[in-house]
Amino acid sequence: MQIGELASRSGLSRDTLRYYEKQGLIRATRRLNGYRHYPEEALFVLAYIGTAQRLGFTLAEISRELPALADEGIPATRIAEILRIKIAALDERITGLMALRDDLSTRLDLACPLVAAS
Amino acid sequence: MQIGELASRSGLSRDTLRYYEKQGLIRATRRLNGYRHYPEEALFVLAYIGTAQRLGFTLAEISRELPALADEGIPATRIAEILRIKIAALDERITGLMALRDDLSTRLDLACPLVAAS
DNA sequence: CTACACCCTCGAGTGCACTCCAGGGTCAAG
DNA sequence: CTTGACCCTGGAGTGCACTCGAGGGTGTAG
Repeated sequence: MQIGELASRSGLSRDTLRYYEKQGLIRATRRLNGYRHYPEEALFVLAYIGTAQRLGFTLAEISRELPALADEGIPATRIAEILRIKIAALDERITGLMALRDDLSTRLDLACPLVAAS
Repeated sequence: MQIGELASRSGLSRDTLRYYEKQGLIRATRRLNGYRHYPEEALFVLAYIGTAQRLGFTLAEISRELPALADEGIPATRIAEILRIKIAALDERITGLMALRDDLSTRLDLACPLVAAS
């Protein structure tokens, strides 16, 4: 797959993909003419990056953890470990949001919602 | 409360508070010497802004909805309505994160986690 | 009166994550 | 051999959310 197809299938711009490559987030092999070539897995990696970003990680943080996913020849156990870490981050995030939700919900029942419930 | 105290109690910098004021997110009355004066409620408004930011809203988006919270003399029912909207946004966010969590969790059980489960 | 911790404005600078542009190469179709 | 849809690089520009600095005023304590 070349960059235009990956762009349209991922919903990102060609510029963004080239930017991600410069930041070390994704990798592409090159054809003889210099064109980038991406494997199907690139789509998963991009989805993963999107998830991590939504969780509040910067691209720099993501790229520190990502090489194991982008490289080939890494054992599945290592990938599983990374996914487990990501799941734990999600759980933490969800817990925090639910706490905020409950806080707001409690305020709803107060006469004056703006006063800190402490 | 003047700006230094609000800064240390909210964990934000004085510069950030002045920036938020310029963006129309918070309001301060002025003393005769020109110093800003904040009511206790400012702390709740700042917590609210932080929540909204974590939900992915930009400051511009937040400021469009916030005046009702920052102004005085607004009926509690209006405030309650805003809180309900915020709670709905939180619910949506939580649902999305849980879906991602489940997706990653499913991948954990696959032989090759990088292949899209589609 | 001096020191020191506050406060003020205005404008410039920073880091992040893109986004755009100029100038140019590649390649299949007609 | 031209047209049009692709692709390349390098560098500048954008918008957001701060962050800092210069230059200066305020107010209490010794």
